[in-house]
Formats: sequence, structure tokens, C-alpha cells
Amino acid sequence: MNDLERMRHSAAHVMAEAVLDLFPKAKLGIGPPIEDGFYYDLDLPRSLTPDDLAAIEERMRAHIAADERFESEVFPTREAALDHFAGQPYKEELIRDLPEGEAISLYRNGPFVDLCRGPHVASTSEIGAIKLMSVAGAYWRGDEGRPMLQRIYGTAWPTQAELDAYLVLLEEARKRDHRKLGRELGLFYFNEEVGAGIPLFSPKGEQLRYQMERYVREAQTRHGYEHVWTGHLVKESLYRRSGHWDNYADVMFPPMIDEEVTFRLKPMNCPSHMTLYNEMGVHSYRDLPLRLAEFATLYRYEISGTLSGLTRVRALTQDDCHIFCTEEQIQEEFSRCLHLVTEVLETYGLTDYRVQLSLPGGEGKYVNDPEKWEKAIAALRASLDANGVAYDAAEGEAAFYGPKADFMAKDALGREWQLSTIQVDFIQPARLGCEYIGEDSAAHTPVVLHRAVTGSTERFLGVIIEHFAGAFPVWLAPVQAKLIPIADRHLPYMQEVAAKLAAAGIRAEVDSSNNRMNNKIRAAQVQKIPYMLVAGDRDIEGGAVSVRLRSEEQLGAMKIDDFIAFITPIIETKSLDLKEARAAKEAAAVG
RNA sequence: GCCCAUGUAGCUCAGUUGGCAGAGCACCUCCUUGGUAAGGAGGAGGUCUCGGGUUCGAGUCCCGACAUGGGCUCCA
Repeated sequence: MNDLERMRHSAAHVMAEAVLDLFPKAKLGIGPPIEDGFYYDLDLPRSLTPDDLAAIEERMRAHIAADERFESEVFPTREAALDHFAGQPYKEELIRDLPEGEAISLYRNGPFVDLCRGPHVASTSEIGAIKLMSVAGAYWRGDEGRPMLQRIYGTAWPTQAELDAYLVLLEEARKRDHRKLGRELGLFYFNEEVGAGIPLFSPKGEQLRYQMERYVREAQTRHGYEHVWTGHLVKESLYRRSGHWDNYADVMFPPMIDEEVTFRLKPMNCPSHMTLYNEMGVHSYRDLPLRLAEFATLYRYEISGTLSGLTRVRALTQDDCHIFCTEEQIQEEFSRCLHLVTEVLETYGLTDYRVQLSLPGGEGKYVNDPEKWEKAIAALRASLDANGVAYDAAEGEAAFYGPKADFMAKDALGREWQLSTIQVDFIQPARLGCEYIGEDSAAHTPVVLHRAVTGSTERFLGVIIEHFAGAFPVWLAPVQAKLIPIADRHLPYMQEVAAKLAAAGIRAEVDSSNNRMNNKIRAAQVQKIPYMLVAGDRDIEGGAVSVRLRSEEQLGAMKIDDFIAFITPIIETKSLDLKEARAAKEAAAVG
């Protein structure tokens, strides 16, 4: 535990102390330090209000000012500890769950005593600047079958200046929230009547989707993948056979029941792709690997409380792929996936991600076939290691059919989202009867790698909106150039320029509103349009436009053809810069 | 799904103790025709999320639904 965590942990104690001042009968849960702050879970006689938070914060300041020393004590026996915390059911449970032989200690500051392993600061006066942030419901031990406690979140920093800086940072993050920018830039909307979690994309939003998907499709083709299409509805019986019905039923939309058959909206593609594989005829080992990719819109009945903007929706478009291969081919295919994934993430400038090896946990949703799991996990680890990928392992995060390598990126508010994923599946192909004929002329079951590059178009868009703060690179920008005439008499010229740009494949719009040029520039700036092309008498005379960048830089007058020649390589190389094309990369080895 | 908060014009938000529905921006019209982040004047726009209830009277109080937002093991 570092100094900051220790201080925040102590702040959590002081917060519990303050709550007890106001609610002497409160039952205490746990109160750990967390990233940026701390929380404490409490069972209280009534719901807390914002006013309560202010009162608690005030009491905390009093305890901090009182310079209460933290002192620890070790209970001689578990019974002594239980005795001491009698009437505190959550603490009693914690004590009972502590492993045999571990010392059970308490920490005391002023009148407050808490079961605690420590460590703490020497005295409450060492707690710096604090602020209580929010109240939330939290199930005891994260189990929805257990009571819901009230969790108070707070933040604590060594100095007031650091606290203020943190609050400013939070404010900045809110400004780049993709939900806010999505509305401001007119990209997508939600509507009650259409349904929660189903985004409606405007022409600008769809332009973004189109560019993103076009890019991945092009990259996939270049990397040796083929595209398929398998529809939106599937008979439920297929999901019963694949095992999804057992593991995924609560995430599927309710069934559509015809007289004889029951359909489901497709929540994933694997069974469809495996069925397609089977329909495509007898496969020879010489045909493998077979890489079937699809941009598939899936429907998942995510529980209402988890829906959030574009990052968790009920209609999502996956850039999914299933690679049918032999066991020997796993590593090479994994490397191929990895090259594709890293190329794409790099194009977007998304370099702040971590890789998580998602393993099965103790609980029961995982298919019970230890031998195959072991093989799959070994193959995945070997592939990660062979490619020198640093990763941490997370138990309980695997798919029900296999382990995953997940690429996790953070949004503006620091929340992590899974984008790319590569999964090894030894289970489903057998269930769905996939086969290939081996060298030995006998039938074998292929291994399937499941793989998504951007994950889902919607979530990835949400993440890159925040990543770019809405100022998209030129190749993605829904409107690449805004044409701004200085006076109305320049409008016909601007229409001509727009036509020329359109002919060159550049997305340009003329601002023909009855506003002054200054106002039009401001409007284009606010919309974060990369280029503003201004023209008045002087420019028209030379067949030019005056180029302004959204960075506020002026490039001066440029002939139309020169502007086209200037912008085209920037678009084609998917440059992240407004003035320079991306430097040509040394030919990447593509298997 | 569960806890808490919120829901007023396209957007951001005021709205007093229950007593005629408001502002800024955006939009429309007119004036202005300008050289790199908001020119001026006027106008239109609301079933106060929806459904019940209390009341002479509800945007305001109560109940329910829906939606949105913050959360729901980072383990004493």
C-alpha cells in the first residue's frame, strides 16, 4: 500500500467515524482505498441525501482537525474479535471468513474503532484535502442476493491544490464524454419510443460508422480474411445445441414464437458461422485455416441498469471473425490476429491499452472439459508469449467456451472497456459438428479462434469520440471541409468548389446561412471540422480558397487543385495530423 | 435487475409557499455583405416524460411506469 492509498484508507475510516456521529446505529461494511479516492459501505436506517454528504464531510473535517492518532491492537483470539464487533453483522462475517492463523487486528482513532489490517497514517491530521463525491447502492460483497448497502464515494489528496486539480480533470473528462459530444456534434441519438440502448445514427454518425467499418474490412481483406453474412434471426434450437441457450439465455431478447418454431434475435455469430462452415461442404486440411469475418448487428438484452451511451447498448455491430484451423495453426493464426489488431489500434492512435488473459473462474458457467480448457489456455499463453505481449491474467472473465486475450482501453472517465478480443475455442466446433479431413484421411474437429478487432462499431466509436475529444482525424471526420463565403455573392463560387471537392472524394459543405463570416467560422470550430475554406473577392480572382485549420492555424490562399493535392494523402494515409500525411511504414510482415 | 439522483422549448438551464410557462443558444423573417471563434431587429416554438391521485387550483405535493445519469468486491 503506497502513501496515497494509506492516507485514503485512513480517510475512509474517518468517513465511517463521521457517519457514526450522525447515525450511531449504522452497520459497517468495508472501506478500502480505490483509484482516486476511497469508499465505505454502510447499512443505514435511511437513504442518504446530498445534504447528508455535506454534513458528513463537515464532521470529517472536525475529526481531521482533532488530530486523532491511529493505534492498532491485535485480538488474542478470533472469539475476542467476534465479541468486540458483536452487533456488527458484516464485520462478524469478515472475521469468520478470515483464514485460520491470521492475526486479527483493529485500528482506533479517537472514539472510532474498526476491524482493519492497516496500515494507516499516524494521525488524522495527516489526511489532506477530502471531498465526498456520491452515494450509490452496492450489494454486500457484490452479490445481488445479499443486502444492498449504501456506498459513499470520496476522494482525498495530500493538498487542496491537488484536490482542485483532480476536480478540474474530472470536469475536463466530462467535456469529452461521448454522450455529450455525440449530441453536440449531431452524431447519434436515443429515443424512448425506439427503445433503450438502441442508438439512432444521423448522416454524420453513419458516415463515421461507414469509414470505421470500411477500414476494418479493407484491413481484414489485406490480412487474409474473407467476409460472410448470416442474417439477424436464428432458430432457438441452434443456440440450445451450441450451449448458448444455457449460458446466454438472459442476454437474449425474448423469443419470437411462430406456431412451430421459436426464433431469437442473434446475440452472437459463432453458431451461424459454424453452421455456414458445415454447409460449405467437406473441408480438407488443405483448406484451413478458413477465416470467416462478418460485420454483424447483434441484439443483446443487457439489463437496464448497465446501459450507457454507445459503450453498452442493446444493438451492436461486431467486427467478428471465426477462424477454423488445426491445433498446429493456432499460434500462427493468433499472430495474424495480433498484427491486424495492433495495426488498427495504432491507426487510431490508441496506444494506451492493456491486454488481459481472461481465464475461467471457480463458478459453473464454464463448459466442463478440463482437458480442452487446459489445451486452449496453454495455446493462448504460448501465442501471447511468442509475440512478446505483456498481459495480466484475470480469473472468471473467460467466455463459457474458452479463454480470451482481451484488449482493454479506458474512456474519458477512466472506465475500462474491452475492444479487441482473441479467443480460443475447443468446445463449440465439436458441439456443432464441424469437421475437416486430415492428412490421415480421417475426420477431425477444427479449433476455432473467435476474434474481434474493434469489438463493436458502437463501443469503439464511443471510445474514439472521447479519445479524439470529437476532433476526428481527417479520414474519419464526417465533414472534412467547411466552405465559408465572405459575402453572399461568393456563394456560387463556393458551390463550384464544393462540387470539385466532392468529385475528388472530399466531404465538404457550404455554409450558406445568413450569418457573418466570423459566425460561420465559429460554428465550424465548434463542430471541430478539420478545414475551413474561406473565399472572398481576392481568393476568387486567383481560383483559390483561404485555408484555416481547426487548430486555428492559417495556411493562406491555396488553389483548389492544390488543396485537393494537399488533403488527399492526409486522408489516404489516415494521418492523425492536419498538415502531414502519415509517414510510410516499412512493409509490415503480413503472413 | 437492485440502490440513489434527475426528467420544463431542438440544446443548456431558471421557475419563489401550490396561483397566467421563462432565459440564452439554435431555428425562421427582415436589415446588414463582412477577411478568420458569436453584427442587429423581430418572430415562431412547450400535453412541463407518461399514467394515476390529493387540491377550488399541480411544472411544483403523493403513488406508479418509462427514460437518463452515478453506482452494484479495486474485498478487514
